[in-house]
Amino acid sequence: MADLFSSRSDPASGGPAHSDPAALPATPAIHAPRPDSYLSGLNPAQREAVEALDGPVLVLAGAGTGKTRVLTTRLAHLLALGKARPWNVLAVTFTNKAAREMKERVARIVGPAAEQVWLGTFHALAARILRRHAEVVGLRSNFTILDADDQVRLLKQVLQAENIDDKRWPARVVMGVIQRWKDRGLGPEKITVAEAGDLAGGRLQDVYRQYQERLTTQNAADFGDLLLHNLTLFQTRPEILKDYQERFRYLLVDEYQDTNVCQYLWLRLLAQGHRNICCVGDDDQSIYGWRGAEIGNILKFETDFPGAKVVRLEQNYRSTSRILAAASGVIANNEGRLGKTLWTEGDHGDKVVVRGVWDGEEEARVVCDRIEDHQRKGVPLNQMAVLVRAGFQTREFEERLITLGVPYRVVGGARFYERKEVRDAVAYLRVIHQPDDDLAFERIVNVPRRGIGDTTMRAVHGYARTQGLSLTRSVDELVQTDELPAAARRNLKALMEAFGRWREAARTETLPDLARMMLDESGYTGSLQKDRSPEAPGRLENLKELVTALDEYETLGGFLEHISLVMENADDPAEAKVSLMTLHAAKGLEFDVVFLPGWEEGMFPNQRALDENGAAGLEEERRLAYVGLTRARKSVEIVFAANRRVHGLWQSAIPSRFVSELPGEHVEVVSEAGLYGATGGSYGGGGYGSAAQAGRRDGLSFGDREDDAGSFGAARSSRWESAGGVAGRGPGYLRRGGGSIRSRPPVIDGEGYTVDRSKPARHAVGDRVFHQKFGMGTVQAVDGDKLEIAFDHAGVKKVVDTFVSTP
DNA sequence: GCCGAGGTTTTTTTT
DNA sequence: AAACCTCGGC
Repeated sequence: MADLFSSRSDPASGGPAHSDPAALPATPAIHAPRPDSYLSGLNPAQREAVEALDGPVLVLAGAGTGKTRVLTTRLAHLLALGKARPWNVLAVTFTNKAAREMKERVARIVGPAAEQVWLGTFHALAARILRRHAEVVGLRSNFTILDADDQVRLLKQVLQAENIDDKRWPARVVMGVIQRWKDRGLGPEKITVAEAGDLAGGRLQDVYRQYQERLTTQNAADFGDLLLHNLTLFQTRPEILKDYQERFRYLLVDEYQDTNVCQYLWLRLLAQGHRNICCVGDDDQSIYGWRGAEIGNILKFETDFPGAKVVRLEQNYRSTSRILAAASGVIANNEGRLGKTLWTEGDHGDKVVVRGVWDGEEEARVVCDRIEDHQRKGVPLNQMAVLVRAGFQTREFEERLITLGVPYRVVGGARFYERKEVRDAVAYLRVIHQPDDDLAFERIVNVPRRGIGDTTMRAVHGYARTQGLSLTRSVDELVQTDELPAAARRNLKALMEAFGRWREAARTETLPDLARMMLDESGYTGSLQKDRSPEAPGRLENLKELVTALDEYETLGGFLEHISLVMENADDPAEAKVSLMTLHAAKGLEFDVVFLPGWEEGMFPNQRALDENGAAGLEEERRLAYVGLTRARKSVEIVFAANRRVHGLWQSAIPSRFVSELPGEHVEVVSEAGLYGATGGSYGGGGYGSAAQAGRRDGLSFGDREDDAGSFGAARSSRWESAGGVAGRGPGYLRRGGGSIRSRPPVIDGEGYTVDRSKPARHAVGDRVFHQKFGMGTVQAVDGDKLEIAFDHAGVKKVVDTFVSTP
């Protein structure tokens, strides 16, 4: 078997200081602080979670209850008591950030010994194990880890070869299917007919198998493979498994609610040795079902690990009691929870603000104004965040913040390593490091242009296929023959020789020197210098940055491992900037002030989540709302817009059902002065329901949300307010009192609408009119003050006459 | 083999 | 509205 104790000679173990502690001759020093020095600040539940070291433990940690503190203290406690050596502890997180934070905090208690703990993300740890035993699953230890883009490109090739209609079965969709199989721990051989069923005529199992074969030929693994190959490794080589089982005397798992089946199986195998596994999580924050996370893992923990001790952390140290009440009110609508009751000794704080606005632009304007208000009152910008459902929503906020000159950061946005020029450079490095990396080779074989076009590559592909070789190897052989035209042959030969030189340099030069040499000799730098396009200088800058970044790594393998597993933005969180990010990206973070825009049906809850996953999808969306609300320490503002442009078309929307789930007594509904008249306090007691009825009574049904942008916009007319329209969606619309009375769910049809026929119509059928938002149009029908207008570029809309003018 | 015009699709969330 | 892709002409 592979030697577990020889990672220092493992060619793949490069990178920043991760030598195997077991190989060290001496025990690293553990400061052994007295337990009361770090236990004293814990509350009883936290302390219980820290001190229950042996046997299975589930810590149900509500948002803001000191979860990270418990995890790190527990780990430190294990080491301080000498229950385990650092390398006998496996601590798993989901994000690199969480891993880093835990490592830092443990180090603060026990010193440098923290470095020796097996601490990292599932994927990083699985990769570390897999590199030591790669040959067991048919890989070599320098295998490449493919990113999402590479995966899809490779799969596309398989689908093309199989002649599968890429319109009906786009590579991205098929990739999703395969990934979900992998998430469940299913290799191609385990896909049953029932499973693959009618997917692409039952051919997906074959596609999956071929995809895996190509990965192996390329000496590559995708994200899912890291875990899946681990399972294969453990199942086929019990003695290797046994070694790890004995090694890991204590397991610590963060965010357990987000584990998928494959990760669960991995954990279970490893935990079978000493049976000391502690999982920390919050079922109410399970938001990754769409990528295979199995909330059932946390729900059935006690069955999986009999005799498990369950500790609940319910005292919240983060948010005001009103914020907690709001979050609890929303999440209480979910079924199948383990159930926790968050409480705080802190203040009530301000009510949660719910604000209705006209459209996305106003939403951005109002939120950014509020950001400036808070800033004037002394809240630092880095204590404010705008949390959105989907990435594209940040755009309008960015534009507005730029206009105002307010510094911001988009967390998880376009990442450095995803830029084209950086990916190109990385592809060169990948080919240098791992010649069989076909995807990387293909990417750069003709970048910059060197006269190796499709025709040539088709020939190379053909050869590679028939000989079962990688592209590089095929080229190596082909240039020795007369198969290719002289020019192509010459060009390929030159490229191969260059790679030979660079591989040599990789052994002898520093990484930055290697990169500089490679970028120069390949002509990449030259082509950018010649490039007169406006982006070119920035690209050269990015490449410089890449060269600088390389300085941090000892080996090429270490660097490549880093960029495939640790892709993240290097941005100083202490800088005074407002954060814009998705709700998913916000998990685990906290801010004084949180804005939650886009709370409209369809947007949030996201329509696709509802369509694809029904009730379960809705519950996950609701958990997302819970996550969003609980990020805030002091202040939350929820915003919904009546109209929004989607794919360039205007669409109207109604407030999210989650708005109606907020407990009324902790919520304040506000609107801009004069816009909805809400400031006048004329909340109709009838609330939403009666407004809808009023609309129907008038015989109007502006129900088609797809193209009816006018409905809520009519709120600007004063008549609307008195009819209890949007303003009526104030507290009356919200749940009252203790929450026993539930308001009606928002209806899609029969938007609340009133028509004023008391005034003479200002427009006639056939009039040409102008509308601020929709431009020019022709009046098709007139009903009191409501017009139906066929706009030249925005389709047919119903709008209120005060919104249009005669040009 | 290169480039532009025109058409199509996009936007859910990510290790 | 913008990014992406495909196809046809050079």
